[in-house]
Amino acid sequence: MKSKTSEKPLSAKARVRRENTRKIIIAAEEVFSKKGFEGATTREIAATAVLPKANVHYYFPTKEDLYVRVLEDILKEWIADAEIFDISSDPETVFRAYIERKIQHSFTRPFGSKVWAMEIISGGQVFETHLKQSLLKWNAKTIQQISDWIAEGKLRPINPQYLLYAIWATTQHYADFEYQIRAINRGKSLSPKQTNEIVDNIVQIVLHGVLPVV
Amino acid sequence: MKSKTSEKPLSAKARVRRENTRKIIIAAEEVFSKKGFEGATTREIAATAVLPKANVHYYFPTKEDLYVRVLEDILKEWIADAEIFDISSDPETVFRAYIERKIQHSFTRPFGSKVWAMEIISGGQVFETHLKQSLLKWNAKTIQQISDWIAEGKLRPINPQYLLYAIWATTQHYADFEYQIRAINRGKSLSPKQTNEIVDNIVQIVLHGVLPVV
DNA sequence: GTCTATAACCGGATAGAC
DNA sequence: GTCTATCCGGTTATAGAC
Repeated sequence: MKSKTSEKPLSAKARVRRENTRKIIIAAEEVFSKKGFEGATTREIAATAVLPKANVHYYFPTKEDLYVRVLEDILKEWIADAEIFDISSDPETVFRAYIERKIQHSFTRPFGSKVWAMEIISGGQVFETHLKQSLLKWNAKTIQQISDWIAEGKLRPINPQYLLYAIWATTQHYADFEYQIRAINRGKSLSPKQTNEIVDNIVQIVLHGVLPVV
Repeated sequence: MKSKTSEKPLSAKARVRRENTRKIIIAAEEVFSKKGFEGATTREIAATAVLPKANVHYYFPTKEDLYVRVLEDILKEWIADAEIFDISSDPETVFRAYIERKIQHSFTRPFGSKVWAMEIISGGQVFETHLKQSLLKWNAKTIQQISDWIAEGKLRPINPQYLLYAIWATTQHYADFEYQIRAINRGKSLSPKQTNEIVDNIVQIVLHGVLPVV
């Protein structure tokens, strides 16, 4: 029985293609995150991928093709981060797991979040044409889920959309503002211990707020 | 007695200089927010300011000089947003006022926040050399203030730094991710009514969280 | 599929007339 | 102080040998 993501029975050529494509996407994610779409050069992407520039253009005819591909990958990962919404129906469990995974992502793969942020900040034209529909669909489903919890009295009557923005903002902040955070943290990257504290802190604030129980 | 920000007794030449400088900075803020530092062109900045390109170079010799100036202005405004910390010592009052002002800023002057975000995302080299010290100084003072509140039992024992990040993240999200938010809001900008709801929502979450009182 | 060489273009910065 | 014309370096994309 073949696995759905069959990777094995490929010819040598197909394997090379697969590997190079992968290398280029990883490199592009890094370079786009540092320079934005306009500032990134195919020369630097190629150098980061350790490949001649012409080869990058061989796999991805234009810089924009590559950029779109990078963004699609990021959205796919973010939607996967939310699978707990389909597994549990206890808001405390779901929010904790979702926040945990998004924070993990912010630390293990910060470039992706940064590319996404830059794309949206700079007008989101690729978002508009290639990514909006997927996000809107996922968003509607999730908002519905949170609304149900409110109707069941499991949550205070907050606006689900703004809650979701708050979770995105607080978690992605640690990827996007990494350099500022590092500067404030005396120039050192956050330790694994701090990372765990951050998850607890965000969960604490989202679930209970900062005021003491009266 | 002369006012500290004396603007009146200027020669015609000096006034022109002042006005042009202002026009260029405003235009630059917009263009940098859409393209990032590398992607922005002096040509486009000049066009937005309705000035010949050479004039932009006359007032700001290099693109980086202009960029630094734009960023300095933004940080100045953000620090001003926090003046309530010096006025009140009631955390509920302070956080509400601070969140309110930062959100207002996100809607009335979204370009600035975007330029700052892009600068940090893309490595923060100008932040490092020109802005870090001011931010660190302000940050240390504010963290101390929040720590005092915790010691006095006015707040739960959360980490003040992560609380501050949460407030920055949730408020600036509405400036930085404006285009994504608009897409989710059926393509329409948020109304004044929604803006007020957002302030309430963030204050609610930060102060009390989302779980119902048991 | 790979890679060197190059075409075609564009951007920051400046010279120099007004 | 203003603005046109231009230089020079760098960018995307491709042609064409291997």
